[in-house]
Amino acid sequence: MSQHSDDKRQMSQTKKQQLLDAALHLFIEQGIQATATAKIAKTAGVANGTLFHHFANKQALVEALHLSIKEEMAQAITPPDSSLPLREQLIHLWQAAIQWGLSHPQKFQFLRQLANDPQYPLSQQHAMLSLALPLLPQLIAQGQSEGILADWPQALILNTCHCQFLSTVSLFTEQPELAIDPACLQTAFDMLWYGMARR
Amino acid sequence: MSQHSDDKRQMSQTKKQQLLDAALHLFIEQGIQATATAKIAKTAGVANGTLFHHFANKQALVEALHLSIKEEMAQAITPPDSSLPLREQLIHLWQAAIQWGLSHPQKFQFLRQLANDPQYPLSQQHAMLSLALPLLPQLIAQGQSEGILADWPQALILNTCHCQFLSTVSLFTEQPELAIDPACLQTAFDMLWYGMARR
Amino acid sequence: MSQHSDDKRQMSQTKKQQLLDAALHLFIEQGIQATATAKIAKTAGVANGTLFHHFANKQALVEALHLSIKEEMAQAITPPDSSLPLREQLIHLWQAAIQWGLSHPQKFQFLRQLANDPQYPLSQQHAMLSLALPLLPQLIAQGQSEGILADWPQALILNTCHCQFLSTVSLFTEQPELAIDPACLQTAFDMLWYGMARR
Amino acid sequence: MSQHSDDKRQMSQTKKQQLLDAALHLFIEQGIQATATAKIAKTAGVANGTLFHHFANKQALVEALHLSIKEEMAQAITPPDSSLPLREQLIHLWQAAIQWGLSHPQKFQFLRQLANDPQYPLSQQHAMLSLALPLLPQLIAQGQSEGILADWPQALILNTCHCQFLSTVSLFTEQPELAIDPACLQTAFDMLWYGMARR
DNA sequence: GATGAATGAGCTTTCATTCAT
DNA sequence: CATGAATGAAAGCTCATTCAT
Repeated sequence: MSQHSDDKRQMSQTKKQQLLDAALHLFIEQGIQATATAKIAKTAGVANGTLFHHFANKQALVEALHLSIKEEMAQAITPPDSSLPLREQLIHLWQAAIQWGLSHPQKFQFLRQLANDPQYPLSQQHAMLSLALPLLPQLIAQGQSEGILADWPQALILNTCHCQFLSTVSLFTEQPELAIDPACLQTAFDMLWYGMARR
Repeated sequence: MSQHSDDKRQMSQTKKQQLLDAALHLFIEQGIQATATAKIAKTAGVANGTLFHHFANKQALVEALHLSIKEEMAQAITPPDSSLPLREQLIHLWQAAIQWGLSHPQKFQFLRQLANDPQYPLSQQHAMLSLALPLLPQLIAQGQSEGILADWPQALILNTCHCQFLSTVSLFTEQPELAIDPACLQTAFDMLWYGMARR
Repeated sequence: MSQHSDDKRQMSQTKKQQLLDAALHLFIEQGIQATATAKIAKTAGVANGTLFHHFANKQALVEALHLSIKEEMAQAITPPDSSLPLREQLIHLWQAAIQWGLSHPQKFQFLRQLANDPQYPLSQQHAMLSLALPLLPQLIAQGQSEGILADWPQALILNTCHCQFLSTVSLFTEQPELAIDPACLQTAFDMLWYGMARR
Repeated sequence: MSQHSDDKRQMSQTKKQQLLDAALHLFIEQGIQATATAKIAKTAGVANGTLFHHFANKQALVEALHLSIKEEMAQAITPPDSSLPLREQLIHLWQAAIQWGLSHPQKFQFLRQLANDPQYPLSQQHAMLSLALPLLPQLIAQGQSEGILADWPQALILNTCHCQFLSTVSLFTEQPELAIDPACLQTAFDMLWYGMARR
């Protein structure tokens, strides 16, 4: 009986998940707007109406996908050992974030796509990084007060971190031969670090 | 008679330009896909069919707009005095590019939007910068051979330049109080420079 | 055990009644066609499929509701004392019918709605009144043969009675200050009576 | 040239009119809600999208139809000669209104259908009569002040007029043999007149 | 060139109904 | 009896594009 119940729940979860999977696939392939809900349902192998049984509308599906990916990313990036030097803590975050991006190229690109959606407020773009790395602003403030990091406006520094992160993952995803080389990954971090370190 | 002819030609050019202007406006406001051609025509104050007299289809309109903006940007960024030191030449380019972006926020954002369009190949994103700044790769190569810049893969460096450019203009457009401060603009360049300068 | 069985039967009757109640509520609020079965079930606090356990389909639910209301109305209108003068008998029916309509505004409006449904034959409209007041045609015929009522076609007179009944209840429901005044109720009857009485 | 221009205008008016005609036909046959826009377009012999070129949405089509019929009815009912006695003036209005209803049974029934639509405020029902017969309230007030009509609330009298009008046209439309007899038409008016005349 | 009515494929969403549990 | 996930036909509506004028 619990078996049955489990099967049922799993079945419905399966269809919902199939829909999310299909949506992710199609969204990054042709864009969110350009992807018809009917195509998502068809790709997921469910009926047209099933999509709207699980999600109130297309927008809700997008948001559910967004949320699930953000949570997955946040869980994948473990907080660094706070006893380490600042630079090491940042390297930990950097590598974890890059690693997640490289391991989940589609999910990463979906986040990137949403971040550039003109219908979202531009300032929300940082949310992507901030949600995944709530520690980052604190570490930067700490670095500045300790005299390790240059005393520039936080917004400027965060902006650069965010942008360097996005572009690095994109580049490495597109040119995997660079990603294989650990030195290259380190270099990308160094460009960021030396850019914001006090001289 | 030639008067008439002139009026006519000017009229048609006017309508074409009105269409481009309206399209730019609407594209950055609601996205390219989400903007109906009928709405562009209406905003431009011309008839529905007129749009398709001047542009074969919607895609052609997008491309014409893209081209015109790229050309305008390229013209606005004058080449630096090649006798200046490398750093000064880069500062010149940087400031000219940023300035153009801040002076034409809508056109800049349209380029940014296209660069993130999933239907375009990802690698084409660099085209934006490269077309506007054909000099940049040369200067970087020169800086590396002179030992001024770190010896990292060109792709990595260009990628960083591109991304720092995009995000800086976006940030300054959104928070104009930062853009007013020249030190801030300089700081943004410094983050880039110290990131890639040989230590 | 019989206890359980009773509970069960009562439960199912409860749910069936909840469905009828919810349907009545929603039907008069938004119309029959515009009311989704899912909404009825939700309002009734039962599962989607439960509705189709108790009623073969939506149409059957509508008809069950129709029938139950017609029966309730017929029971509420007691036959007049046949020894009274004709006018008094008619007043009795008139007041009982109006009273029922005012006391059950939702049920009354549902009947009114169905009576105007184009998918029902128009002539069926009289059915509402005739079913509730099977006595009316007899009384009218009697009045005519006694020379109290004008000698007009029955159809015309019945039609007028029906329509005056519907519109009076609607008016009084909408403007309750009129319904409070017993003279007003009497006036409405008088307009009907003097309209058809022999002069 | 004016020929061409006329053709064009007439053509587009034709399609718009075809849509209105088809809509009227289908609305009274199966109800407004139950009539699909696609069916209207098909019946009118135009493409699906053409309907939405002429009317913003289905509701707008309904309202346009409503308006055009109300105007047509208002124009058909000429005001009576004000020098005639009150009763004659009312007879004039009565006959004109009934006549229009009998000559345009579909249009009449559409008005009747809208008047009973639960989504419209109930009090708006009188609007049908009032718009067509703006003179009626004045004449009734005049009749009351002259002591010809009984001194009952206007709402009650108007309500009765409205209802008698609707039911008479409906009955005569359904049983044309009654409508042929002018005495019958007169009788229907008499029922109304003697109902509200002062005794 | 310019117009705008017309098109019809395609979109998102709704909904009565079914059925395995 | 009761559930609610699943279905797919059909709804209202949008939109890029065409074409006669």
